[in-house]
Amino acid sequence: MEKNDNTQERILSSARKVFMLKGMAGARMQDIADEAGINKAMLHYYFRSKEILFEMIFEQSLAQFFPRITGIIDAEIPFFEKIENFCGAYLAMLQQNPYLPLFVLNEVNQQPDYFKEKFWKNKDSLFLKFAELVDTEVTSGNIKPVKPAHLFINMISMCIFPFIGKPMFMMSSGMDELQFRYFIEQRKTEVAKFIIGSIKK
Amino acid sequence: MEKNDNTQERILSSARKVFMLKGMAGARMQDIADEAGINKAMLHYYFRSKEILFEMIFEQSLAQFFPRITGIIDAEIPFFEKIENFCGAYLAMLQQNPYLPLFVLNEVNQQPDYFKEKFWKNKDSLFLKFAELVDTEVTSGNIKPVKPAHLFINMISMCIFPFIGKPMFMMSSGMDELQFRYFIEQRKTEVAKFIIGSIKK
DNA sequence: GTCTATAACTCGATAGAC
DNA sequence: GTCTATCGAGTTATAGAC
Repeated sequence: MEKNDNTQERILSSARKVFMLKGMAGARMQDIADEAGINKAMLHYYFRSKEILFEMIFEQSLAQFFPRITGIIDAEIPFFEKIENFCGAYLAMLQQNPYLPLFVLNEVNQQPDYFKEKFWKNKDSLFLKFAELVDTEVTSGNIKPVKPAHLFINMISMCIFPFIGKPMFMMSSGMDELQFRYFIEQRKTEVAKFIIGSIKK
Repeated sequence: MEKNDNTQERILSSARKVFMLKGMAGARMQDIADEAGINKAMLHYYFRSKEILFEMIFEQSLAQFFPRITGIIDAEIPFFEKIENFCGAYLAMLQQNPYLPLFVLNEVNQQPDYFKEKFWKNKDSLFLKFAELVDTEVTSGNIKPVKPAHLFINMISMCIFPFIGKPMFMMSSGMDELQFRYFIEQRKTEVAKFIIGSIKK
């Protein structure tokens, strides 16, 4: 119980790194142990099994992946500003966690039922809140008539996909790391601008 | 050499199915054998190793993933129609191969250098052709001034991402398979409409 | 060409000393 | 708490009969 906290934290941090990069199927307990500077036995001492360790990481990744949007949605600001705020904030988070989307979506695709059963309980839907907001704006005549589902997916896609397709896009465009970073920096305003350009009256 | 072609085809077809769903790390030779209705030994008889079999599938998947766009890009039709055609055609292809994007992007992310070395040689860039086209339209004053890289990623994102995020989106929105199918059907025109709405003068 | 049996190896997990 | 050593299950790959 001496170095308990310290080691446990190091394991979680290492596990996070390895699982993010390799996924559940590709990750090796040995990799995690190496990354943490300990041996495999210790992993099992702190977390009984690979699956338990994985679930810890996955759960905390999910929480990050789903933005706490209530603040932005319910704010007393114009609709367009909400879009700007959301895209800016979400892109900034993804910049800090570039492997998050592929990791999460991969695991969800791998076992949708397990995910639904275990992690989807009582989760209030970001989508439904957004759709409600869009419908209000449409009926108020503030924006062009658009289908909320498409607008939602468009926005999410343009934020998330660049990180999923990053290596391939970098090859296609010839960008290096720095240029890509700048590219994302631009998107923090460009994505919202693009959306608003399409739906404003 | 009797059933050669037949069996070989069945193996490739089964391997494709399994690799698409599970990825290289998650796929098992046993699964592929079962799917093909043969035993593991036969897999190694036709394809010496799992890796060789995987590369066959991966290479043919890549060819599908990168649309042969020359026909659309070089066609003698207005720019907006090119966008409409591309989005419609690409979404239709993805509808037939819904697991293709996650599979390909996952494996590329897993080993970018290996991918670049082995599969990226002499590949003419879809992106560069598109960027050239956009620049022409902008300087001709046909569309608003937009950054080609952002426009390109926006278009690709909105086509591909719905398939990557499908299970999660279905949970969020409460859609069933049929509704999702209809949703994609709509996007074949909606995506282009959304883009054009944003860049037309 | 196709099968069964098994070798060779990887990896998660545990036993047991310290 | 931490380590070394090792077990046992699962997986790729091969040997050899038919």
